[in-house]
Amino acid sequence: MTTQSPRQKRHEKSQQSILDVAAKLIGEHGYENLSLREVARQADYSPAALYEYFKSKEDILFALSEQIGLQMLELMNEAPASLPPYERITQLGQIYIRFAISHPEKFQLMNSLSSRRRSLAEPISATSPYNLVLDAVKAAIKSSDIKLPRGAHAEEITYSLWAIIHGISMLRLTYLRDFQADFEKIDLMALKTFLKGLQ
Amino acid sequence: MTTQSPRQKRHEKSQQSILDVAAKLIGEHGYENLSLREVARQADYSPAALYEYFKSKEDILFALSEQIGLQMLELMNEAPASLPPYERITQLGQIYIRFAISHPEKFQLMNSLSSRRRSLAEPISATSPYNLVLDAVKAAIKSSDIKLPRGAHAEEITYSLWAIIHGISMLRLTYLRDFQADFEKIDLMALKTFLKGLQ
DNA sequence: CTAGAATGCCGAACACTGTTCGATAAATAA
DNA sequence: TTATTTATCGAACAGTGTTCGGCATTCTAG
Repeated sequence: MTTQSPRQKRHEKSQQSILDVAAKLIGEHGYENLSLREVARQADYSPAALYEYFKSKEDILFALSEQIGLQMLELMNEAPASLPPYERITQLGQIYIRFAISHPEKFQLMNSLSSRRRSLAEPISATSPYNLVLDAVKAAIKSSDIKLPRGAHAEEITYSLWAIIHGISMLRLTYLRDFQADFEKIDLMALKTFLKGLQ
Repeated sequence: MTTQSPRQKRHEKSQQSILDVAAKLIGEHGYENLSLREVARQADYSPAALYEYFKSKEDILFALSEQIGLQMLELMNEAPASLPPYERITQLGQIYIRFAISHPEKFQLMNSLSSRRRSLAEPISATSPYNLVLDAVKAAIKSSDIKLPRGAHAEEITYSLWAIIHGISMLRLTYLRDFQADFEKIDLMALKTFLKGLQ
């Protein structure tokens, strides 16, 4: 645990207050229309002052998307670990999708950035939404809820599951934004169908 | 067939030449960094002149994304209709994914716009990539390659399939951009596993 | 407690951006 | 030929992200 001087504390507080304003504005106008000058205005700074806390606009968006990732993780962690692996997997998926639907701007921001960052730096933190699913898949394999196709490992299954979950979220945010249908049901069916294919 | 005056013809040619430059620039710098002024420069127009052909930057992007959709459709139409429905579905998926991988900028543009347009206007053209899959699914149902879960119709299956295909494309473009793996194989497995769940 | 350094913050400027307006030249229509 | 539509541009507007120089404030060493 790194102890912090009062100065560092203030610094982080200012940082966070800037991020909060940015998050609010993104929720209102989408992340593509975020204006640093507007952030500065509402956070009571001059535009230049922001650069004391973030080295660029991209940097602000990155910081924000990191926090969003954490929110997502918290939500997914609420899925009881006690569930049978099979159920747990579908639950994780549904939580992910629900988050995407109810916070579309956040979700889109998160995804439009993971494109660039990941490549260079960190190898996806060990406690990430993705790894949560991976663990559930491993458990399902161990308990024989899932039978691996030949040549496949837990990683490939997780990748596929992730694609479905992610794909559904995207679809519902874009092409199907104002379609009327019982998506909760359909999405569940999609997940279950895939899992059924693994038996 | 609407006949066109020489004027209209010239007009459309100019339009297309502008789109071509825009497409080229997008391929080089991504669609988020497209500058109208740069387009104008390379297309030998003043910035203002572009507004004779498109009413806004968004409009240019829309026009472009429409053309990209057509390219995609052409590619997918090359999948022989004679294939058994089951095979045909996986082929369509693979073509879609391959297109996404080999033209990431185009693919991303196409998707970031379908978010807004569709909702208000056209009910997804009858000859669209999506409908190609829908037809293949219907054929698969008729030939009993696919058995519908109770309560499900061809639409729901197609929606799920589309989510997988779309999700895989997205994943590979973002999170997994420089991972090394035999994705062609894994993707095929994902599709087949889902289809297997429908038997 | 004081001198020097680091930090916080701002105004002004730079080099862009998309878009509109008014004017001018060219092509078409009457 | 005249009138009208189309093509084109230069200049300007309002906005953007970012950098720089300078002034206060706050911390840190001596």
